[in-house]
Parts: sequence; structure tokens; C-alpha cells
Amino acid sequence: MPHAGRPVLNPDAPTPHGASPPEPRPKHFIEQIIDEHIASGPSGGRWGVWPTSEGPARAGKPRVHTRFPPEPNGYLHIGHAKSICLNHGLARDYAGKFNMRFDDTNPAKEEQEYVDSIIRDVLWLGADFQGEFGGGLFYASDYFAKMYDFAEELIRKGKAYVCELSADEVSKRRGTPSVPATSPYRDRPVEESLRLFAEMKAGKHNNGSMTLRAKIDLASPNFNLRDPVMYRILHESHQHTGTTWCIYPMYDWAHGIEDSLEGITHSVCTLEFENHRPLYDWFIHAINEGREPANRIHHPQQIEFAKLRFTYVVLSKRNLLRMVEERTVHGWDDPRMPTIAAYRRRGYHPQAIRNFMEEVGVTRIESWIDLTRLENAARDYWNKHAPRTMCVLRPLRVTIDNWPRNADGTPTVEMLDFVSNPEDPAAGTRKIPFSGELFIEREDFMEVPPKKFFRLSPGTEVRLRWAYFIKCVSVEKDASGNVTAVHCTYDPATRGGDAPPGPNGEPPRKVKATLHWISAAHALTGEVRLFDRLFKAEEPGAAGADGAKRDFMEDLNPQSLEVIADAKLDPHLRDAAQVRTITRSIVEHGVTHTIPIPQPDVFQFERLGYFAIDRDSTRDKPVFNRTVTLKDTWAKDAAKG
RNA sequence: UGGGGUAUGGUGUAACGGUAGCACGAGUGACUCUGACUCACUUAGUCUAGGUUCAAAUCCUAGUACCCCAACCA
Repeated sequence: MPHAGRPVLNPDAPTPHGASPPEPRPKHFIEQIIDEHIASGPSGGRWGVWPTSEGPARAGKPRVHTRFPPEPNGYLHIGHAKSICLNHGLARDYAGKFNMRFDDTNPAKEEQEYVDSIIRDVLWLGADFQGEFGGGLFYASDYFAKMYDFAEELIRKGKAYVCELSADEVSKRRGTPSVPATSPYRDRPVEESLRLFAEMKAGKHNNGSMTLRAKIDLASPNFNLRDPVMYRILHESHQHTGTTWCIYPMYDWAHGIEDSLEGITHSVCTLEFENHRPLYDWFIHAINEGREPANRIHHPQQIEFAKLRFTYVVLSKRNLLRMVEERTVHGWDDPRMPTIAAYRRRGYHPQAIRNFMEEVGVTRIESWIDLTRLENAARDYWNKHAPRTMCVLRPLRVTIDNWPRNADGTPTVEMLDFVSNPEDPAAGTRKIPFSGELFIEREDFMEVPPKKFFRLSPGTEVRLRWAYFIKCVSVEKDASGNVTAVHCTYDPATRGGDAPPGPNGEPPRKVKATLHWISAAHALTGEVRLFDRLFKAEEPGAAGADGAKRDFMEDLNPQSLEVIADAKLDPHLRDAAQVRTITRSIVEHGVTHTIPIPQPDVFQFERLGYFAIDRDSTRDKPVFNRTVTLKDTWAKDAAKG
């Protein structure tokens, strides 16, 4: 039977243009699995229903409990955003719960700075883990004592043993697909393993001297089952538990227990963990074996999906860390980075990111997504929401010869109405100063225009946005023939930007182009940073035609950042553009913490794109980051020739 | 070489044995005080080869391509 689509619950989710009834999005495979669980029996099927203690909103509804479990070893990137949107979205759509959990089992790589940044980014994306669909904030390290007890239980059941092989030796004895692995410690008596494991915990042994291993199958074709390590010795301080522990659980041992203790129903992870699923299940079965039904621990279901991959982007934490450490970029939130923090600084709105994730969907197909899809999502969002303003990136001076002058020779100033956002009439208008000395964009003037260029050139008339029609009458040039300024005349009858109808009711005359401009005397000078992709190869570091692997750093785009130091900006931006601070609060150990999140204002600089105010700004020297350009069919046509 | 996965227009996806649909992109045109937005039209696809069936993207067989796995990382 075909699965019925569900209505899109998120009102801001993208809808096809012009479609009258919003098309329900077909359910993706994870939603189908959940529906099958719910349908699999009475009372919510496989996972039962929420107890009444969960309150009226949830009580009696089928249990769906998801989580986002990052390791705090770096900043979150756009790939994590997919997991966050997926897991939180599932909880939201099924009236379930979403946990934030730090999988902090390796103190050698983890830092508090990363914990803080992850909390900030997850909240910013709207996955409020303590809100309506929130299940709470958790740390794997809070379960270390329980994990230890479970491990002892496995030793007692003969399912785990202390192995004194070095990492090197284990590797040598790993075997091949047809040759089993070996360990001389495999049949060590239970009592001996118990004693050694206690000694490991007590700190009596050095890093690397011994491990606790699960006794599974040394001949398994799945190498994850060849007696995987459960615990290693690591004399290292942990950002959450300090020096309480010197043995730390490995991912496979820890993860299922974390999910189980939190009552997670659907443990969603990426495809590369598929080979780990038998282990995930084995550990929980091993714990439950021989236990009374009432004492058995919960067994969540692991489900894998394909992670997000972008062309021209590097998304592995290891490589991102390297770019930060080698100062290839200016930190984790350098606007060219694919991190959540960078997208926020660059001016992406979380809703745009969520819309994008809805668009690309959730499957098991490993596909490459064109980065322009994300940019489209940003354009779509800001087109509806960003106030419009003007900025001249590369100024060319325009003098209006017939503009009225004051007694001292300076041009008079006129305040004109500027429409804040044509897409949003409610945004209204504001005043903008106009005068006889202006800046226009250098590329909007050509002395010898090519075909189809309908901007300013000698003899042509154009409109200045919301101002006047002007006509170029002459140009000034320097010694080498470069145009340094242009002279125009204006038509006073076109005030506001429209020509009046003719005296006998003829239709008003039209101009082909509308240019953006800034009054020279009023211009606010600021810095504008333009970005191009960080890498020039579709798949940075991938083997070329010769088959030789390259370092991904060789594929860096040397022109990824262009700084325009003296752009001319609408003076109202001096006060209007700010990096706002939005706050979210979280509760940890009964204490409420306020989390400030910097959220830059974003404007459309007409005809140029969307721009976000940067935290490097001062009142008199603003700095803007271009979030994304506008579509530019002229540039495309011009490039084609 | 063994095990585990995945193949649908240029890209991302839908289909659950019964009309290959949607979105993005691209192209053309309309509209336009942003060469933006919006609107209309067009474009183009089931990895290959066999088989089962009245009917196959879907089921079967055999290939091919790509991804993951032999850390005391997650």
C-alpha cells in the first residue's frame, strides 16, 4: 500500500511557487520506519506510548525519542545541521522528544570551547533540546560509572576480557578476511580479568598497556566484531569529569548504552556506522543476556542515513581543524568556512538552512549537492525578509550639471523616499539624501557600450533608484584615458523615479536601466568582504586523472576573499546595522545559563546581493560580509559574450 | 581479495508490480523603478545484460560503477 504523505507541519518550509494547495511532502524512509513501528501493534507498537507523567501533550502518543550526539572535538558544520534538523524534526513531527548529548568519551580531543559552541549552534538552528520537544541535555561522561558496571557484568558472563596486546600487536594480529585474528589473553580466567580491569580503573597501569575487549568472533568477516576494544587507558583530564577516570569507553561500547539509558527509540546516524550496527546490537544483547525481563535495558534501533556532501567543500572536522590551526582561514567562524558559526556570521538565517535541509531530503543514497542549492535557500529567505538599501562597491563619481546649487556653490540636498522592501509593503519607506554629486557603480558605466548593455553610457538616460532620470553628457579622463568621472543632467520632472505622462496623455517615457547610487557628501565609507568558494576543485584532495592523491590544501582557491576597503554605503546603515544578540537559556544541574548568540542584521544592497554586518565593525567604519549575490543574468550573458 | 551498502534528467528526490512525478538548474518569452523577484512555456532520466509477469524503476539472475570497514577516533 502506498504511504500517504503528511502535511508539512512547518509553515516556513518551502512550497512550490504558485501551487495553490501546499503539496504534502512524501515521507522519507525514516518516517516510514517510524510509521511501521507505530502500526506494528496496539499501544504505539514497538516502542509503546508516552506515560501520563509526560503531560497532556505527549501522554498516550507513540514514543519517538531521538538525539543529536556530537563529540565536542570541533565546531559543528553544515553536515551536522542535517542531523540536527532530522532528529529534532522527527521529535517535533511526532510530538516526541529530542536530546542533546555530548559523546565525550575521548578527552584527548575534546574541549569546553567546543561544548559551548555546539550548544550555541544547536540552539541557533532552532533545535531547542529543553523546549517543547526537548528531552534534555546529556553527557556520555555522566554514564561512565554505569558503563563500568555493565563492563564488569560482561566480564563475569565471560563476554569480555583484559588484553595486554599493544596497539601495534593487535594490528599485526588483526588477520585478513580469510585469516582470523588472535589474542593470547582471550581465555584469561574471569577473576583475573576482573582484577586487572579494576586495576586499570584504579590507575595502576600505563596508557596503552592493556585494554578491555569484547569476546565476540575473531574470524568475523566484519572486522568490527573481531573482539573490539571496549576500554582503553588514558591518563588525561576530561573537560567534564576531570581526573575521576583514567579509562575511557570506546564509541561502540558507549554509544548504545547512552541511547539505551536515555530511552532513545530511533538512533539515527550516518551510513559509515552501518558496519557497527551488529556490534551496537551485540552489546545490548550481551548486557541483557541472563537478566530477568524486568531488569533488561532498553534496546533502541540504529538507523543510518547518507550524510550531506557538497561539491567544492571540505567537511571533515580533521581538515577544518587543520585550516584553523594553519591559519588558512581566520578561525572556525571565518565566513568562508562551512561551519554553522561561519554561516551565521556570514548572514545565513537558520530558517534558510532548515528549508534547505527539507529540500535535499533524507535517503541512503550518497550524493553530492551543489553548494548553489544552499545559496538559493539564503536568497529565497532574504528576498522576503531583508530590508533593501544601497551600497556602491567600486565608486565612479557622477556630477549632475544642472542640479541646483547653494550660494556657496555646494549642491543642494533633497530627501527622497526609499522603499524598504518591495516584497513587504508593510516595511514602508524611509528617507535617503540625494544631491548633485553622487557615486554610481563603476561597472554601470561604459563609454563604448557593447550590445545589450543598457546601463549608463554617453547619451543614454537611466534611472537612479527612487530618485531621478539622468542622462550622461560628458566624461572626464585621466592622462592614460581612464574614465575618472562622468557628467550628467537630470530631469526634475522624474522626481521619485517615474516620468510623468505626456501633455496629451501619451504614456510616460521609459528607461531600460535602474542604477543604485549614493550621495557623495553623505556616503558612509566602509569595508565590504566578498567571498568566493574556498576550494577550486569539486572534490578537494581527490585523486586527479593521474590517480595520485593530492593534499586538499593544494586545491585552495587563492581568490576566496576579496576585501573592498572603501565602499560607499547608505548613511542610515551607521545606526541601522548591528550585530544583535539573541539569547537562549539552558538549565544544567539546576542552574540556568544564558547563552548569547550573535545575530548580524542582513540587508539587500540592491543589485549586489545580501550583506551581513560583521562583528569587526565600528560605528564609523562598518564591515559587511556578502552572504550571497543576487542572481545576475547580465553577468552571465556578458561572460558568454 | 572478504564483508556491508548505493545506483532514476545536469543536480537533489518521488514511485512500495499498474500513467516515470516534483523541486533546483539550464533555455525561451512576459512582466518589472533591483538585468532581482514573479509568471508562462521548453528541456532532459530508470547503470548494463538476461529472465519472471498481461504489466518491471520496482521482483529474480549475472555483471558494471561508486561508497564504507582491518584506530586503544567518533
